[in-house]
Amino acid sequence: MDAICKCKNIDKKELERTVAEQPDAETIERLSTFFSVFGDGTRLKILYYLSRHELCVADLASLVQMGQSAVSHQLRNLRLNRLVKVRKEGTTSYYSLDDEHVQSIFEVALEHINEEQR
Amino acid sequence: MDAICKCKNIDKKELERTVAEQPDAETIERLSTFFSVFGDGTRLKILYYLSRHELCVADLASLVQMGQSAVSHQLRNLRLNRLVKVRKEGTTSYYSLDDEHVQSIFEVALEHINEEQR
DNA sequence: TTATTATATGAACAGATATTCATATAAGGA
DNA sequence: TCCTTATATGAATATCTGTTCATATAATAA
Repeated sequence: MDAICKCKNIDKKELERTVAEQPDAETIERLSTFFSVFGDGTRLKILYYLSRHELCVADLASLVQMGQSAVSHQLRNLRLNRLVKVRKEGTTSYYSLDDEHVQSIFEVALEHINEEQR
Repeated sequence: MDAICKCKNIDKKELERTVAEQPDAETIERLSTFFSVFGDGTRLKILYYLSRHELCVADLASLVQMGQSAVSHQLRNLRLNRLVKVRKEGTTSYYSLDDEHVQSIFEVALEHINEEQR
């Protein structure tokens, strides 16, 4: 890379280190996918409820006030992204959180938006 | 609310408390918007570079390998969401992070995706 | 078996989003 | 003044995403 840094007020050595240490493409891809999962109100609500109780699909649908199909699709999304897990009992599926980081993520984000009104 | 909890294996009192304490619509809205900002590779890269240096638009464009216009649009997005701030000097705009939480957010998310390959 | 209940999923559709292109603005130099 | 450079932004476009609808699956009850 050569076209870097036309604005010369930063240390070239340091910038090179920054480029060398940049997260690789796969990491960026996974990070953006991960955050996208939290970037939807319906999924956030689902995650909130699941952070409190293990719940079946019908109850989640009633809690977030969405159709069963919509919730089912979103649970699939959350499952594929390893944020929730299922336990089947007869015909009903019980979902719960599958990640210890969800809580931390919520907390930092809440901190951020609460400090926003300065 | 009444249609709640057809699956009766959870404590009704506790569920009512969960509903009572649920984040309000505005909080959900702000949270999902906040996370959406992180849900894009280009913006993640920009945030990474800005976490290391204050940089002008042209340099950012060269670093993330995108057109000036695309980067400018994304910086606008980040600015409106209060994650970056600008400092103007003549015709050039220097951008830097405007949020102490960005680093924490990155860290928790990286922890998550790194533990993913079990 | 037939009916019912709980959930999952493909297809269609609408709305959102990222990038590009063209152009505008605005500062500084010739 | 005119030209160049750095950035910003509106419009157009292509892609992605969330919800709905219809239907499939699978367990259980009658």
